[in-house]
Amino acid sequence: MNNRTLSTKDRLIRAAANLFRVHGYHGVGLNDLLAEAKAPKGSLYHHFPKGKPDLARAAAIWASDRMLNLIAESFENATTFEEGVTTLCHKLAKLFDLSGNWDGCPIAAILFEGPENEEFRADAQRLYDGWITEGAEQAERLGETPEVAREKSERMFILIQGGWTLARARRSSDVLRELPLLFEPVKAG
Amino acid sequence: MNNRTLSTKDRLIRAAANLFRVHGYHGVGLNDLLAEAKAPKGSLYHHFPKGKPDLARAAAIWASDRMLNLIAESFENATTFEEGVTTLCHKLAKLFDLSGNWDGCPIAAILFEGPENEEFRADAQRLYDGWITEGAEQAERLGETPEVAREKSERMFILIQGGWTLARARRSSDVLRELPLLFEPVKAG
DNA sequence: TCATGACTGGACCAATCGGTCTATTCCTGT
DNA sequence: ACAGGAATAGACCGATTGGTCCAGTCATGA
Repeated sequence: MNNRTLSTKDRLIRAAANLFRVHGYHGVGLNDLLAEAKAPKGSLYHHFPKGKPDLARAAAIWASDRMLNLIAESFENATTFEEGVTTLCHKLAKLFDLSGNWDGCPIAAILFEGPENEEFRADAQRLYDGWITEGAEQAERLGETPEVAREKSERMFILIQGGWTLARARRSSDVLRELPLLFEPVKAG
Repeated sequence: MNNRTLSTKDRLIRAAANLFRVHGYHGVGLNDLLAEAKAPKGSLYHHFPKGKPDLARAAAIWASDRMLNLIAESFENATTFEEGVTTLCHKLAKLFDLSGNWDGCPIAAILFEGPENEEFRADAQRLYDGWITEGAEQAERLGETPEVAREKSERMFILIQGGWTLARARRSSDVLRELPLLFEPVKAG
């Protein structure tokens, strides 16, 4: 999984992102982490002097960047915002299936269950805002007004977060795939 | 906070539900737990022979039951499903504000970041399904067909889950209060 | 009044936690 | 060739973890 040509630092970040996402911040010990990254303890504290919290923040940023790329990719060939959302949800569903049906939002797993740290929460807010801003920019590019663009992007964010939760509980990516339907109002009887 | 007339078992469950909700399953040690519940270790293993996992499952069920009550209360005097959703979201926002602006979904905090245990995930699925079923029953009572009722209830669930996540990151209950707007389609221009 | 089981209280345990420290190896510029 | 910093390797540490165990206390029914 982890390319062996990757630098130790990158291997640590990837291992952290993957393990934290599944078990949560406190659910992963340094031993698991170092074993997964095939790195000794000295390297961890060389690259991340403040230790586990430092690494966790780096992992959260890395995971967030991947999500930003996924959003951009999904909207690349879209002609409407709704089309982009549909593509994004299908991509998320595919990733969900690939990884053993357990993944929720990586940011939430890393930053919310982390230490009492206010910095962690602020990071989560900043990273989430990045997702919403990226979505809003895509919406504007596709012709929406700034207000509607932001509204639609925030709606997309909330649906994906909620969908991740339900998908995880059910161990089924179906919820994610059907998320785009929720952009439409409920049809009567 | 914990009424001292409560039985030791109930104090343990409440303490567990409260602490796990904020810090996640692995983020709470037995020491914190027992201090909060004002109970000795012997009592814990008397009431919950299998220890921490046992207690966590009991706490999740307790928290889930509170949510079921909250849903029922919210729909009690509603004349439409949308009205009930609005009341529920406002109640959740109020609770969110009361408790220090950090609470997400208690079930997710307890069961998702818990041990690798398949039972935990199955519990989460069962409890979440209870919420959705309760919402669907309320919708049917208010005149919706079974299919639409379930659809609307599942939409409500997803929105609340997503809203909790964003509210937590922003430390603001506003998201929760504005959730009912997302039942409507995005207004153009 | 005493016997019995439910419950409490806390000492104690091995294992693991996150983190420190120093010795060594590797890489790069000169 | 060699100097020197970057990076690796892992022994080691005190604190804390979840869990065990048993002596003591309590309530209740006979």
